[in-house]
Amino acid sequence: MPPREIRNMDEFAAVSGISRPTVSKYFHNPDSVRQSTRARIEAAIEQYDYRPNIFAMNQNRKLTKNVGIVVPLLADPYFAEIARNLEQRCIVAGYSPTLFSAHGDPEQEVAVLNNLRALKPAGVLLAPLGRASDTDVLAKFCEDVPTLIFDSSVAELGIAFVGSDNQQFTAHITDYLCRTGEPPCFFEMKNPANPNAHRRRHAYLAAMEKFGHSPHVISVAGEGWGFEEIGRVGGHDAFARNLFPTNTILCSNDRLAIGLLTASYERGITVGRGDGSTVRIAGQDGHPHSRYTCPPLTTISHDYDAVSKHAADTLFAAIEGNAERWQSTRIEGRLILRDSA
Amino acid sequence: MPPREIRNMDEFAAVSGISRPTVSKYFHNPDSVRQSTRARIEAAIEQYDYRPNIFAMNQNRKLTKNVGIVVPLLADPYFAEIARNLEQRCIVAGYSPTLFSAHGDPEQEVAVLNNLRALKPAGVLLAPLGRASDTDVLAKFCEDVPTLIFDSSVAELGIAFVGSDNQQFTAHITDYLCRTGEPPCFFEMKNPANPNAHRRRHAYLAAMEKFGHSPHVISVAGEGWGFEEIGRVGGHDAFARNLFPTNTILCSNDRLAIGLLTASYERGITVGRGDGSTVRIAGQDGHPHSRYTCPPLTTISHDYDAVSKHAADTLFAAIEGNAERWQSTRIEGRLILRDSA
DNA sequence: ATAAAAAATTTACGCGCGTAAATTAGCGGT
DNA sequence: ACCGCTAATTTACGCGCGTAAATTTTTTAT
Repeated sequence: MPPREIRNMDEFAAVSGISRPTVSKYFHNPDSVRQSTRARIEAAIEQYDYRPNIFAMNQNRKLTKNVGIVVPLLADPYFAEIARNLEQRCIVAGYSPTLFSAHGDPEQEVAVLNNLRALKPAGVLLAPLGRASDTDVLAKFCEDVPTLIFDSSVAELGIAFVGSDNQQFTAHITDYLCRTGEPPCFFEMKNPANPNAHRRRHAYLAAMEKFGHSPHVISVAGEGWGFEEIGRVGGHDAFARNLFPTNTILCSNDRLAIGLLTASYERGITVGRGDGSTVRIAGQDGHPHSRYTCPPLTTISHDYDAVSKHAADTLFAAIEGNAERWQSTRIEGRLILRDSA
Repeated sequence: MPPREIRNMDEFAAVSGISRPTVSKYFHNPDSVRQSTRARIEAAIEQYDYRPNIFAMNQNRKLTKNVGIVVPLLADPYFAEIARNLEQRCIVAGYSPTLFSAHGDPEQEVAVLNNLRALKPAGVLLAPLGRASDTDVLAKFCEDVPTLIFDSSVAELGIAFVGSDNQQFTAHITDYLCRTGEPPCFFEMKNPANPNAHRRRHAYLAAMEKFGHSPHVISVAGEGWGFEEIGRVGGHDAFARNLFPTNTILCSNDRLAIGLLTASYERGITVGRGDGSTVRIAGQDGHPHSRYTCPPLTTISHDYDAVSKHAADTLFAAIEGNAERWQSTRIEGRLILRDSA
């Protein structure tokens, strides 16, 4: 039961017994007013349920509290999960996150960035499409808006990059596969959307060389972000043409592995590390779905929490003025052993 | 190379040779000005790359062009896909969509609705959490903001409901399963998050009765939105306790079916419609992932396009004043035959 | 207690645009 | 050429808040 409707900050200041500029200061940063004043304001907020008009607030403020979160494909649960994680961290830190997806389309990525500009964001957490991104547009955006790049690196753009250590990912799981059976071949897309794919291929080649095995890469055709279908179709083709030289297949990512599992099933090829199985298949990413494939997928998982925490903290530090030199941080993954390999 | 920086609508009106009120009118609705005027304005936009300040625009407008899209769980590709679909339709219709997820948490749903209020949206497309939603908060929100409820209905709230015809879904796939093998039992959550689950159970019971078979429902424990895990754990339990009376299992939804497939695999139970298989498993939803399970999942799919088109069109009509009486529209699904049943 | 420092208040202006009312210009039809 | 209508212009005010400068009050330190 609010005693009466508060229409604006003037009225709110009146009923709370504090001057409007001080109230304004409070909403900008609650710690910037005296403790007793803060208590009185917060009591009045509680009582009158007043919230300042965000449009009027942001109109004149040089720096808003808005933070944009941009991912290349929200329909991919991996990005949905990391976006959720980042969103929570923004809220906790007092920012207003807004979520955007490029839906796998470079033109939509450009459109998203343009719309984002209009929000005058204090900062942006951006996972670019990668190879398909318009680098010039990205670079110009990063000049204008404090932008932290995550997941997939594009040049040395923005205030920093935070992602996973793909070298370590692939080296680690390759090592595991070599120690527990035949050395793996490497299953990937010919023209991967994401630059991480190249790092993983190189890491595979290096790891195999280091262990004294001869590497073997199977690159399948396919464009876009329908990785499962690309893996399935490419897998059928590779099986049909007998392209896999060993019984162990390391996939460039989990979604490709999921498609390959489907192809294997459809061809009656049993997958697993047990004696009755024909091939071992492993993925990379720790995709939320990987637990539920048949067989459950052995993979190496991103440290979702660590990546998003570091990304968010770095952006907030930059926004608050503690800017450091551009830096790339890559966080190690954790091997998840399941039945597929 | 813009000849000079345009700072506001006054300056833009000056360089385009049109008065500011007319320019303002144009941005509100390009069709509301004369064709020749529109051409001059658009030429100037092209040349000077001017875009009005959205904060100033929305501050005084009684009705903004903002549309909120709220889903219960963005990490579920089903919701991600329908959200993407709705987003595109908003953009095409000239609205500015903003995406929100409750992340499966009723408190976050309330928080999202509160934040949404501050955006003064022209309308909202809301898929509620369902059973866990705070109905009072939803009702109050629907009173204040033109809200179209989709996916899962809660009372007769908002301007209309648009969703899938769960009766038809279940009747149709039950019919198919009865015609092609043993009549199915029904696998569901004991306390489903979503009211659609109840409709599906009832439709199953009705369909079985109609076909002259005795129905059998297996309700597994589990709270929250981790359906795959609930299906997997519940499946293990049901298999262990021999709770499935027939070799055909119709799951209340695809994610539950995915978990049940995993449980079947882990117990060495072969799934499929072929002779060598032990059980048939079918889902409901046409989940984006259902194509890639092993075996690929037979399911009945939402008509994503039709649902989102009808939802968006109904909301836009209501926003533009063509309000009709509250109405519930349920769209039929399409059976997708794959190998699991 | 007193001075210095910190916080709050008063006053006042501006942001970029929405919008209303009265006026003027442009258009087609006869 | 005239009338009637629609569209554009001029003028003017307001929205809700940010923010700066000058002043007063409160707190802290001595």
